[in-house]
Amino acid sequence: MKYCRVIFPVSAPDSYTYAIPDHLSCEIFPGSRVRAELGKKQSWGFVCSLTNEVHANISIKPILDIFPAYPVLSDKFVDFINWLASYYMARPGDVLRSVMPKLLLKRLEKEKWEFSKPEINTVEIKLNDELNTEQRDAALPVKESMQTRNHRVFLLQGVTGSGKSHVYYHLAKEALCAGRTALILVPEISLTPQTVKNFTSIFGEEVAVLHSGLTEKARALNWMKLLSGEKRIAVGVRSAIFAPLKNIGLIVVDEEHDGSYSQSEKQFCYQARDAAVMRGMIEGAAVVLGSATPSLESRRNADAGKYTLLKLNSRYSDRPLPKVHLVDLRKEREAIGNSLFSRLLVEKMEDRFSKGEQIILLKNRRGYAPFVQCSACGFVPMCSRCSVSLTYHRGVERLICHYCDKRERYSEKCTSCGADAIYPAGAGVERIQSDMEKRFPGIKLLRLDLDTGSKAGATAEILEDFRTGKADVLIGTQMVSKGLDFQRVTLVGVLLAETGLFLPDFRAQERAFQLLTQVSGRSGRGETPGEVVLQTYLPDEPAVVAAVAQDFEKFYNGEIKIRQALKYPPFARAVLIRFFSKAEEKGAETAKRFAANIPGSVIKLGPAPAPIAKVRGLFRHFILIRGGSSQELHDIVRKAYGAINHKGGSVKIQIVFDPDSLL
DNA sequence: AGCACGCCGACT
DNA sequence: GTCGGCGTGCTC
Repeated sequence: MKYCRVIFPVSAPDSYTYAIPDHLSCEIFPGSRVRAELGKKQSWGFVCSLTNEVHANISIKPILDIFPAYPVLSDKFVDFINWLASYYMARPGDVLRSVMPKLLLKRLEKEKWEFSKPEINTVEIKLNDELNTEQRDAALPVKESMQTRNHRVFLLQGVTGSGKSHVYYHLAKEALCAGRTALILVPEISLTPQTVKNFTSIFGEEVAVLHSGLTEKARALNWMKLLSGEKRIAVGVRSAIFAPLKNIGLIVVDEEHDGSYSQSEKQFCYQARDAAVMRGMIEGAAVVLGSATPSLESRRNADAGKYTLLKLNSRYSDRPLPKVHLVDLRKEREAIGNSLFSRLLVEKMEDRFSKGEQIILLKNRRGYAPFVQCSACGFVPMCSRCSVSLTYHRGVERLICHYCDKRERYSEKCTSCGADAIYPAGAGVERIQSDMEKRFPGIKLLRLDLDTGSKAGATAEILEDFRTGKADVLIGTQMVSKGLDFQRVTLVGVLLAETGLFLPDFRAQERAFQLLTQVSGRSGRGETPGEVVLQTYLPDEPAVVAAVAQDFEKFYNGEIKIRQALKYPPFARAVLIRFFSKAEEKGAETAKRFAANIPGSVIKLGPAPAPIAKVRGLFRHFILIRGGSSQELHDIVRKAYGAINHKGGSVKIQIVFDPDSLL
């Protein structure tokens, strides 16, 4: 008797074993779509493996039916789903529901729904530009890996403006010409419009763009077109790693260090960059991780010989990297009083205004003021559902919680003592904008942050307005630091370089360095060389020093020693276990019992209340475990989870392997 | 996710 | 006495 395991698109904790009836034995493979009884209900699911054995003590039901029509998943795609579920300890059904578009799942319920196999047309590839010597040298080993169908991972470490994207275009062309497909991951579509536009203009109808703004219908259609081979290139954000391409030759993860590749807010937590490496292995594809500021993990893997390091050291057309000036605000305070702008920054801004060149200002905080306070009694309004202060947003004249979006009226009257003494404290982007307006009347400003750019198309519109010169200055949060390529920007100002440096997270320095380096790279991408002004009270912080020197190696060599000494990634594997509960003690108690079942062979941080102890009325506790191998951590987590005999209920447990952030 | 089972409050 | 509230437990 033959059996198969079936994954159903429901949040059941496992896949289930069914007997394959004789008359279907030749038709059922991993990836087949089948119907069977689950509980009292008939459901359809996908076969994830075949087996000859079953555990004792369970009654086995038979497979009832098979759907030979599309969609049928490839065996490699099923391998990938199996790996995701097992590595990230997720429920297979949760993985399946993340992988397939919702509308498709819905339509598949109406069993008859079929998708006809389309005709494949050949599309003309319009790629005319040539790579420079350095780019060609970098592309060569990747092409070789594709030709020999030899899975390898490459770390393409190229300074900002070195033309990494051009390498991607040429590699994607190579993949297509070899009859294979290409999967391109980018951090955020709205912030990388140029890369996406170039892919579509070069490869036309071959490209499916996958992002969160798609309608469910478009998402389902794209998915089917990729599955059938009608489209052979997928360009998209994190979840595009699930694009059902077959015969993949190339996987690119652009800006591989970017935090948006990590999903840790849902039940199924994964890291798309790491998943890309595994998918490349399963598919026998070349994987290219690209960044000017690689994650310490990736760079360490390159140094250890696991990945191949490819470097691009010169900027496109030999343009120089911008010159970075450091301003020590401690010495500046006396001269500028309360101003947020140092003399050097003001001087350089005036110079750019007179020349008609553009400026980007970074202030990595939303709103006008991070908090407000009563000068009579000291009261600071907090969110009632989250343990954070409310941020003052002057545009909408509200106090807003950045964790749950709760909004309150703003007034100068203190709700605690009644005095008319509430004042905004600290500065966010809105404050920078309003101070700029006062300081430089008549200068045209644009602001890009979650508040101005979250509506559909709003980000693209702001960026387009800036590109076409409708403003002289673009003021923004980290949104202005990503992949933007504006030829006329010759000055970047960072108002407070140390923002984020003191978050209780071992990646704080790394993220600060990445942000400073990435935003600096927006300057001087055109013919005129660029400059950067970094303002800080802490000029000796390693991330700041290395960013001023524009020296990744310097930062890496310093930070990697600290990670090694403290046994943090990449010298250890980490898993974060988070506990959510309405009643604080219940979460604390569950976390404590969990921690008690973790052996002393690994390093344990916690259990402790999370740095932000309450969000949306739920208390958070966490344990961070570090150990030698992911296998070891899997075993430990599984045992501890089993030992506490956790019954859903009032405490939710979330397990995050290779967490990107501890917050 | 469904859909059961199960053990307490207001109805014919 | 029974209809039904949704807490918790299982699905091969």
